[in-house]
Amino acid sequence: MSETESRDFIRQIIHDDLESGKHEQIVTRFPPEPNGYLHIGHVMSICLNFGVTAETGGRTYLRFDDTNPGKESPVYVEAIEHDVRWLGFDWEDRLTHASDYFESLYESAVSLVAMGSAYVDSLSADEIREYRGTLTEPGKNSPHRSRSVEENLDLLARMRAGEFADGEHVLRAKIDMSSPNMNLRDPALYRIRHLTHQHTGDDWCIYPMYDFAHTLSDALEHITHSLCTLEFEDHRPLYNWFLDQLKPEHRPRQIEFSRLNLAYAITSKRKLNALVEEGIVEGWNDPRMPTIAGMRRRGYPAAALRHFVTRAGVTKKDKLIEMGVLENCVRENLGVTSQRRMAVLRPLRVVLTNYPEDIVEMVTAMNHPARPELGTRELPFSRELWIEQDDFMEEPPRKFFRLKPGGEVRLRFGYIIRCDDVIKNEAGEVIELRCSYDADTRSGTGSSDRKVKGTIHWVSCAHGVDAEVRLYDRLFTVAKPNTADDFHAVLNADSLQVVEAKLEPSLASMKAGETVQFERLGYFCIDSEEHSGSRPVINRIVTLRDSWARLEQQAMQQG
RNA sequence: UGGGGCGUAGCCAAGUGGUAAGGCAUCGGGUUUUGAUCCCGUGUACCGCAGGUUCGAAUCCUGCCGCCCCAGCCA
Repeated sequence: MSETESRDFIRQIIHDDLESGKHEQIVTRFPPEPNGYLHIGHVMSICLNFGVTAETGGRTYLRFDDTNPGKESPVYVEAIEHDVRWLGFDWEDRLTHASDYFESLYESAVSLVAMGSAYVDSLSADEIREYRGTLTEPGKNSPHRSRSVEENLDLLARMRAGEFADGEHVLRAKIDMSSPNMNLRDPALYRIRHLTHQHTGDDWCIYPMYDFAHTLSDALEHITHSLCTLEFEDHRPLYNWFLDQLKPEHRPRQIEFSRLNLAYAITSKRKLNALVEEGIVEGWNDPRMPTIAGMRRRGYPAAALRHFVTRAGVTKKDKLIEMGVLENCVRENLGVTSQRRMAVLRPLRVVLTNYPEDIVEMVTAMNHPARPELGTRELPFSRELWIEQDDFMEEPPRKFFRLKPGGEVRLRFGYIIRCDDVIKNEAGEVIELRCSYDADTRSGTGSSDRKVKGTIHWVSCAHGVDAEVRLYDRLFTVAKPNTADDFHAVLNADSLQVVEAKLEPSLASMKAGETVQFERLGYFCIDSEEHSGSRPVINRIVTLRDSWARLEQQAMQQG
């Protein structure tokens, strides 16, 4: 089966549930906590949850899991909504919050207490930890575990009423302190937090814990398949315990899949935050960040991200996906959608000694070699041109078919030129090339069908537009930066290079967010934050595949 | 030394007892005024290891090994 036809194990389950009539319609949810920005790992979950319902005519909720007011903020709520929408998904009227259900959740807690399945504990956090035991030793019961239902009901009501300070009491499920599954050792259900909540304000001073709130929210929304990552597999017995105890009419099934890890990147919210706080990157939307906001600003198309997670697949196996897979998805998408332009990143002046000084010719350039319907544009060609420094070598290795002393090369859409002289500065650096052009070789004229091996790009000096171009590279030097003792030690010092580039004049009118291919260099997009008409700022999204660079690298490695 | 999960080519991943799909990468070759794109070709994967069942096992059984997760009043 090809990647588009394959049915992963979750889609298989869903397919079976539909076919057997267990469910008529699939309902899922994407439940982020609004305590940070979404990253590439979330893209996977978003595409899965919204994808399976889009494919089967189901519904998906965007639900904010906002049960911890100390860490959450409306700025994240807004950013998350923007990111999900940008990725191409629509929750229609199904935008909810776990906090929308606080009253109902509280009633469930009261029920649990009433049936003797939960109790108010007055041990301190430290004591609770001690009583919990360890991975190999069972825990022991809290002395408060045997409180009467009446006392528990009274205490819980007073917790809600605000009679106690933070940490004084906690509501716990009464399950099994000796369970080998730590999640079942009387997990906390509610804690006291005298804090203003980003969505419910000061309505509450007790807040439900994740397991309790999440399970019941799923049930209340009639979620059929609650899809989450592998680390929650141990929580499933607790998830089911809540459902058993409270016997909801709608019983969601939790299914776990493995996270998507990207090589050379980090997806820990804490570490991502550190990168921002320490000024290592410029913000959550720094184009080097693996956040959705960062990738969007970098110029990665949403469709490429969706394609990427499809390629990665849905399984339970730990995966570390190569950066190249993501980059290829981006190239594939941009390759067909982006118009071609010319720009020189590291300019080297070329003077065509036999070209008239006062003439400017207009040459015609295709906007896309495979899509003639995208038309052409006219480029000014004159006596002095910028070419890429890399496109000239004084002492080239074999198979270098760009410019070299005495050698010929074609200027894209222009003429064939020959390098006659190399001008250097006092330091011995090449600062200018004196070349001659062959007037019979103008592109498209057909007056000469001479062939030369190389074609290079160029920009007319008199017409070029100055721009700041930002060249990005991976943020880390190792494939698994998350396993480093200190991620600072594996930061890539060269993750950002800024160059002063020369652009063909047509680029001057581009608007923020627009994407083009600079021929022979890569895909670039106009920065959405810092670009201005008078000062173009451009991001390199990804380079073109470069088999010459690969050869050079191999040659280097072989000495 | 407790519990839960996972182990198919460099990276992903199909496969659910009948003799190993596909994608990406790699390496060849062709086309090409982007060393891009496109096109063609290219991999002996001892299916983690060792036993066993079977005419036949990646698929079933047993034992072992390796990796990941769990001891928040975080999610």
